[in-house]
This record gives sequence, C-alpha cells and structure tokens, in this order.
Amino acid sequence: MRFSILPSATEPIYRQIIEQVRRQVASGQWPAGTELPSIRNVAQEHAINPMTVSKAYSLLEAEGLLERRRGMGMVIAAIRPAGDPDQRLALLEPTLRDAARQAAQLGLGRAEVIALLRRCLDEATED
Amino acid sequence: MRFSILPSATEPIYRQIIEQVRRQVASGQWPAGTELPSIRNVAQEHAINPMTVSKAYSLLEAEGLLERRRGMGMVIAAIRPAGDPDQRLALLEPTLRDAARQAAQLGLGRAEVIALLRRCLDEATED
Amino acid sequence: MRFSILPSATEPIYRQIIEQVRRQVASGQWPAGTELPSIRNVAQEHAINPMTVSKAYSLLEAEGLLERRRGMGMVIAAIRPAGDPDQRLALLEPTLRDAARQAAQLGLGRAEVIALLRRCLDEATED
Amino acid sequence: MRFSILPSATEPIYRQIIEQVRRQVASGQWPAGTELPSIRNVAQEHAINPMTVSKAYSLLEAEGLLERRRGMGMVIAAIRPAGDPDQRLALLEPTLRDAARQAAQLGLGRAEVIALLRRCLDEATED
DNA sequence: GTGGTCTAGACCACT
DNA sequence: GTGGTCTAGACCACG
Repeated sequence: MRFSILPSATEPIYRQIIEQVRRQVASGQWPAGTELPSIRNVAQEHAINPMTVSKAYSLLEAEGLLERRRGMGMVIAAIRPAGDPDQRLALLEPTLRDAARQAAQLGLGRAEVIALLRRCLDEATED
Repeated sequence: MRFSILPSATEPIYRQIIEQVRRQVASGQWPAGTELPSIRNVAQEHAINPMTVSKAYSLLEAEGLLERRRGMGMVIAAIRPAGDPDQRLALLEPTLRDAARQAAQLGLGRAEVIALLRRCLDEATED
Repeated sequence: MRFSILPSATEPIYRQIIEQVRRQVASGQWPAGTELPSIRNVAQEHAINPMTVSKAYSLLEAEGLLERRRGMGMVIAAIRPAGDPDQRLALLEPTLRDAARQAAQLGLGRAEVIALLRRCLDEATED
Repeated sequence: MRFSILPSATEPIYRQIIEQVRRQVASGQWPAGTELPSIRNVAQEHAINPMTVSKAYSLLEAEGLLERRRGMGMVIAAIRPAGDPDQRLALLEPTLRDAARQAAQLGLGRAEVIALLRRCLDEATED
C-alpha cells in the first residue's frame, strides 16, 4: 500500500505514482474500493510536496481510475474490472515494442536479446 | 539512411535522432565516412524544425561520433570502431531492465513476457 | 480567441477555461489545428497565475481535446470531429435536466418555466 | 418525504438537502408543521455521514425555515408562508440564466433549446 | 481529518 | 519563445 518513489529518476514523480497505481489496479492487487494513502501521508513519507501527489491523484481521477470520497480520501473506482492477463500484457507491449525496435537497429540477434531479457527478469523478481 | 521520427512520442525529437545514429554506428550499418542526410532534408521530410536536427547533429559532433565536412554535410567519424556485440547489448539493457520491472509489478509470468517479446521482434525485423 | 474569466465566480478559474474551450470546439468555432493563446499570455491578460492556466490546458490534453506542439504551444487536437448539433445539445442537457428537476420541486407550470427561459435566452444573445 | 441525493454530483451533499427543503417549502408541498425525516434515517438511506445531514438541518434552522421539536425531530417552521409564484420563479432563474449562456456559447438556436427543455420537463414530472 | 484552489517563484527541457 | 515540474505556503470546503 506504499509507493516506491525515486526523486532522482528522469520520470517525473507524479508520473511514477500514476504508473504504479495503474499497475496495481491492472494486476488486481488493488481491487475496487481500495483506499489510497492520503495525499498528506504520501507527501510526508517521501518528503515531497503535497501538490505533486495531488496532481497524480487528480489525473487518475480524470482518467476514471480513482473516485473522490469527499472528506474521506480517494478510492479505486468501481467501474474498472480487474485487468485480465491480456489487458496487463497490453500495458507492457509498448515498452517491449520499443526494445525490439532498438534491437533491430543494433543488429542484434533474437537469441541474444531474449537471453538478456531472461537475465533482467531474474533480477527484477529477486527484489 | 532515413530516420524514423515520432513527434508525438514522449522522447524528445533531438534525442530520437541521436539514439538512432548511435545504434546505426554501433551495429556497423553506418561505417566511418557515411554521409548523413542534410539538416534541411530531415527537417522537411518530418516536418520538424531545422534547429532540432541541428541540435542533434551538433551534440553528436561534440561526442566525436560525427565530423563536419565543409560542403559535404556531416559524415560518420573515422575514429569510432563498430561496437562489439557485448557493447551493443549493453545499449539495449536499460530498456529491457525497465520492461522486466514493469512485468513484475504487473504480476506477469516469464513465459508470457518472453512470448510477447518474440512477437515484437518479428514485427520489428519485418520493417 | 480570448477567454472571459470571472475570478469572483464560484466556478474555479481553471474550470471556466476548460468549459470555454469545450464549447468553442463543440460549436466548431475552433476547428482542429487552432492555436491556443500561450499560457503566459492568458495569465498576464487576466492577472492570474500561469499554473492555473497550465492546469486547465493539461486536463484538456489528458482529455484528448488539445495536443502539445513541443516548444510551440498547444493546438486543438485533430481527432475530434466538429460537434454536430446533437452533440452540442447533449452538452447542454445536464443543465436543463437539473432546471427541470428544480421546477418540478417548486411546483411550477411548464408555461411559466418556458417563458422564463425565453427571457433568459433573449438576454444571453444580446451580449 | 424523501430526498434525492447524488453523492457523486459536484454540488455538496449538505447543499443538495438544503435546496430541496427550500423548494418543497416554497412550493407549499411541505406546509408548516411537516415533520422531516430523522437525521439517522436520511443518513442510513443514502449511506452518507449523519454529520452532513445535521449540518444541513442546522443551517436551515438558523435560517428560520426549520424548528427543533424535542422528541419529534425537526418540523417546518410556522413562520414562513408558501412562496408566491413569482418568488418561486425567482429561485429557478439563476439556473436558466446559466443554461441560456451555455446555449449561446454553443451556438444553439432558441427552438432547439426550448424543445430540449420541454423533453426534460416531461421526464422530470413523470417521476 | 480529507482534498481543492490559487499564488509566487524557481529551474529545466524543447524548438 | 514555448510548456513541464516542483516547492512552499495560504486559505477554503467538505464530512
């Protein structure tokens, strides 16, 4: 129920938050009705400005993924069904498509690329 | 000998150009002496600002990857040897590492992810 | 091509801007490609903070109504077809539906209500 | 004798309650002495916070429209006479004025707007 | 307690 | 020139 935020990353903080919420919802780990940590809490924990968190939450609300419960914080919207596996794969596709394009421009073979992905997957699941 | 540029992508245009030149050189597809398309040409073809192309070329020149030949435009510098396979793989690694992190957060299995990458590689090499 | 902003209204400023852009697009007065006044311009003209204008533009971009031309301001997105009359009426419907509900609770007759609307329409078109 | 409350509307809940009581009184549908539903009942029925209902009732009491009868809950105060038709129309005017302004910005014709209002009035009186 | 709005000002990135 | 991001702090509205 906590965000992992890297202030030094090139990706802006508010977008890091947005992406994490999207993935948590798509993976079914945050079902409809889940209460999000309050803006002030997130801001304090990560020593960032409340406006930055608010911006992320507001955009997610405009997107329909969050609902405001006035005076009571934000919750995951009921509308969204839990993401099925295909939907989750679709979220990953743009990144892999870009990787494939880069591999082609680098003249790399399929086997090499897939072997490298395997290694990265191992690292990522270790954490 | 043409760039593929997506003005709507999140990656800035000048950086798209830089990365493509780097990959073409690393893969040996653009050996030393290869002439680059003129700034004016690139700008017209993709309906982008000539200043943007100029910025990319200038940065590549400062990096030593390009050389300015008066009257001939820019050419790939003689100094840089084509990257060996490991070096080329290293250029791809950050993207795959990010993809693996996303896959983990989405709760996707290794097999699914690798299958999707295979499909993307097929598409990318068709072009 | 200018916004009319009332800082004293109960409706927040950024929302006043959003609603005006939506109506201008729906009515066909701002076709696709129309350049919007720059954030700094709008902010200066109305003596409001650039962030406020930026918030309106960003939300309209997230909505798909605006597109960013990097380094060159915002334009009306090409995707949206000019609103047909039915679409424009649909934008008005929620307000009229609310008015009808109020009239019913007030026990007012149809004729009275419609006569009042006529008077209001006269006033609004005078301006 | 029940309220219609939409927690998702932009209008705050306590204000929705206040406005409805005002209209029922102005229209004479709730004459002096009418008992209002208890705070607990309203809160349960609409799954809202009792404090919210209490706030609405208290404001209406301060306004003189309601009276607190110990053990009987709140009743419509005797003082207020039912509003005459002109007074009731005046309560509706701001909403219609806003609708007319929107219609003008949308470039809609008088006939269309009035026809739509007729349809909305039909719907509203059906309920 | 919750989030919303606005301000003022800084710094960065892109064209 | 353009918009984007973030900070710091004030005040309001809602429950």
